[in-house]
Amino acid sequence: MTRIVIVEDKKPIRDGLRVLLSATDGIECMADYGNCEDMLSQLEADRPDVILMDIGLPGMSGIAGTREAKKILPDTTVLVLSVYDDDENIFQALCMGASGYLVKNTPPARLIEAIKEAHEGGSPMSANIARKVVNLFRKKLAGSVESDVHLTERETEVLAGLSDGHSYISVADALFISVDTVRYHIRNIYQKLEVHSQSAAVSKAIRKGLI
Amino acid sequence: MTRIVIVEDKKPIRDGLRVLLSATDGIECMADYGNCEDMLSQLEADRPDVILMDIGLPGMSGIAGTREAKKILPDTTVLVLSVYDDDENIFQALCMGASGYLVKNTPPARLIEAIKEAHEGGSPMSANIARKVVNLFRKKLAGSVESDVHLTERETEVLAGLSDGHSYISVADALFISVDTVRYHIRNIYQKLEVHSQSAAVSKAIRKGLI
DNA sequence: ATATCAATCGCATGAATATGCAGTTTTCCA
DNA sequence: TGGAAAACTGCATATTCATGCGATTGATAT
Repeated sequence: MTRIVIVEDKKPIRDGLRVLLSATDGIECMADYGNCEDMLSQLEADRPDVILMDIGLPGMSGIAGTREAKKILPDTTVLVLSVYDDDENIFQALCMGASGYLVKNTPPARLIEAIKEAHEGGSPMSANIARKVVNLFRKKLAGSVESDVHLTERETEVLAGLSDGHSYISVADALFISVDTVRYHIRNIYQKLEVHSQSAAVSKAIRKGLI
Repeated sequence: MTRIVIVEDKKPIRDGLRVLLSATDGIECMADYGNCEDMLSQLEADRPDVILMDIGLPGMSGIAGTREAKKILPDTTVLVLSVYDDDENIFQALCMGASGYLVKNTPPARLIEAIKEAHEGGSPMSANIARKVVNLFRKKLAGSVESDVHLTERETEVLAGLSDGHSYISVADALFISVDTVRYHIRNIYQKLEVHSQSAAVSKAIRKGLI
């Protein structure tokens, strides 16, 4: 049995969802809410397995609502059901803890399937949403791979130290080497990354996924 | 009609897939290969819409094969079909251009559905793969949101300049302000980010998604 | 209307960095 | 066993940074 709650401001839609889902075997609809604030206040009483969450809501958005809900019940699964399918909303919702994302014209059968899938550890997404997630993934994390440059272990340690705010001296102390050796590594790092300053090195290295 | 090719080293599996997919309406199986090299050499002749790609292959891996295939035919869609479901393989495959990822015990009906979905612009993923992708997404990109600290526009410009390797003087020139004003902004940036060096500031800012 | 914030500019100085040149040791593979 | 790669050390110095203190201006908010 999957316990769910619904957060959706438009009453006809909310009622429709409630009727549909209440009538479904294996799903128990604990409650439905028109906004996040009400849902959050009852969250610990409802203890849903899955929260069916709209994005465009009066007051707190579904994005923020997702974040807050995960704070209160980290084990609950948020499944976004939204008309918005732009990168920014998808990105934000997933980063805030949503585990699935469906567009609103999802057929009832698929919705039911998705709720069960979400509860069982999947991440149901509408086809075009999934593609967008994959593309976002690639776009944001590109360069993390195939970076033609490779830093040695020591170089990585040194650079990581700098990016943590350490000076040459404190890096040297931490690695039990002399300051001149730190300098030596830095030179090599600069050559490899083709830069001439710490900031540029740190920036490039992070963007390439080297540190 | 969806044109596909199969890349899978184990012949029984490859033959099984070929038989299954050849018999499916709407799918035309152009060829099947035991390794990426052969597939790549025939890619322009086959012109598949979807490449069904194994990961663990003799010679070039499916990951590298995906990258090469996308170089030759950028519009082709790669659908990974692998026994591996670890973060690293998923991550690499998606970054190299795969648009879908299924585990090998996927039932035939789902596989067929996935091929069509992939061809139509979706990104079919097995349930647990999808969840892993979402979690990876969050893990790698977390902090890009909710960063309690906010840099002003000017501060962002200054910090971006530094991360690009510019000195105070060149940043000042670029922004038509004096070096002392650059210093002023840097101070404020350091305070907000609670750091005392460029490297730490750049590092924190990037990880928080501020620049 | 006054307070707050962002942005601008200036000066000063000890501390840290970038980079040139010149070596030795360790490790690991062919 | 010889040779490349990585790691290590040293010294010198012009340049750049980090941060102390002080001041003015415009805009926005209360």
